[in-house]
Amino acid sequence: MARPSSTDQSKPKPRARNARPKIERAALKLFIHEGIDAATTREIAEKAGVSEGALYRHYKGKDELALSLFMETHNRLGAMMAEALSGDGSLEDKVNAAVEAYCALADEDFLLFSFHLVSLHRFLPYDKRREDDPVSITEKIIAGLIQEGHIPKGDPALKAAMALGVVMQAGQNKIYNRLPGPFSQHAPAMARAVMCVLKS
Amino acid sequence: MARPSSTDQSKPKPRARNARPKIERAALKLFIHEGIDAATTREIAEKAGVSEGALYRHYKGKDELALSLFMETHNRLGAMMAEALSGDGSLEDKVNAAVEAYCALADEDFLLFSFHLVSLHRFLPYDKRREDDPVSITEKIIAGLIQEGHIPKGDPALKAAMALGVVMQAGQNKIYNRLPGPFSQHAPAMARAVMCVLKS
DNA sequence: ATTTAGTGAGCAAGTATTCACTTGCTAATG
DNA sequence: CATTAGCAAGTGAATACTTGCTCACTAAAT
Repeated sequence: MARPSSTDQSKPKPRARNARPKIERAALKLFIHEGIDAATTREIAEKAGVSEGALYRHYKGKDELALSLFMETHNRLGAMMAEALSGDGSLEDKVNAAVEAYCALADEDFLLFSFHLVSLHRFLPYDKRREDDPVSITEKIIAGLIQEGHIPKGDPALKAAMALGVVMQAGQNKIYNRLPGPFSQHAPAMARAVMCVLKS
Repeated sequence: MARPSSTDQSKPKPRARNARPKIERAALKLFIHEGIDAATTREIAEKAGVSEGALYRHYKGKDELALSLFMETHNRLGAMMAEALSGDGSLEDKVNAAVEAYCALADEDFLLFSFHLVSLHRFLPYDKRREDDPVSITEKIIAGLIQEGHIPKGDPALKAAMALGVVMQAGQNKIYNRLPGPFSQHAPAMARAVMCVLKS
């Protein structure tokens, strides 16, 4: 095999370094815009400027890479929500805190955030047994609020869906470039809308 | 090649008939639950009780099949929205009509509806140039309402996203079996919530 | 010197699509 | 009424191509 030596005039094939973050960023972009299945390991490696095999030094395979990227956001999100909604503030304070936390997550790493939102329906089944997934948490809180008479009666599952829909669809439209600027700038308006939905 | 002849005693396998609708229903189920890319033509044919080649008598290929199924709902939806929102009724009447139309579509053929909602982000790019896609329509109407002073000021793109989010996320949760019964039964509550969001 | 990380040709397992052939229906013909 | 030609629809083995992943090897770091 032709190998570069000190006397070899041919290009000395530079070897990539720090492949892992490069792979992750490239994979995120392709996963978001082409879909996880359509993005090939070859494309990912090429876009990352890294060989295909490098991917397997850090992940068991493409699926584990995708799941890991999803879970990175999903776990942080769960923790942030639990914190925002705990304590004994008013309902309005909690909603404000939760919406702001979600927006902060988006602005901090928009690729990671976008991938999480876009691939929710693929990975949520992995989360079905847990009691701390965002939808179930929201449902429970709303059921409690109804029982205590803080908000009008109605199907808690429906209210949870509608409240989450306000924020999640706004996120989707941010991904589609329909909302310029940082996502956080819309947090107050979204929190107001969520409150309205809950009280409707 | 062993082929059945007039003297062949082996059972002459019955040939499928009306393959097209069978293919479409099987494809919808697989597309929704496995994803378009993950669903193979072999699976579709098998689940439809039809040979693989039959698919190509009716569609150029898998992608055209998926696009056609999406567009079937998408075009009807565009027409229904245009009708519901035209005329000179009150804002509340229009919102009610639009939400009810969407629910009716869902209840009429839930598989077709689910596929549309689940694969929106894949096919919407095909619709970007058009002026009559649901999001753009909604944005324009909201912009008009703000100018005429019917609803408070605010980013029309954000309001459109939030209003659509209320209904679309409820639809998603219906797909996940979190909302029992016909979707239409939630139309009044959703219309109320949308009104609140617009006026927030 | 040993461990860790990167390389890329090659492979096994699939995939969408094609195509020569078959089947049953419809309608025109003698 | 038979006969038959024309045709749309169904079949499934063969094809050409991709894909995720492996592995023997190499470069750098410790």
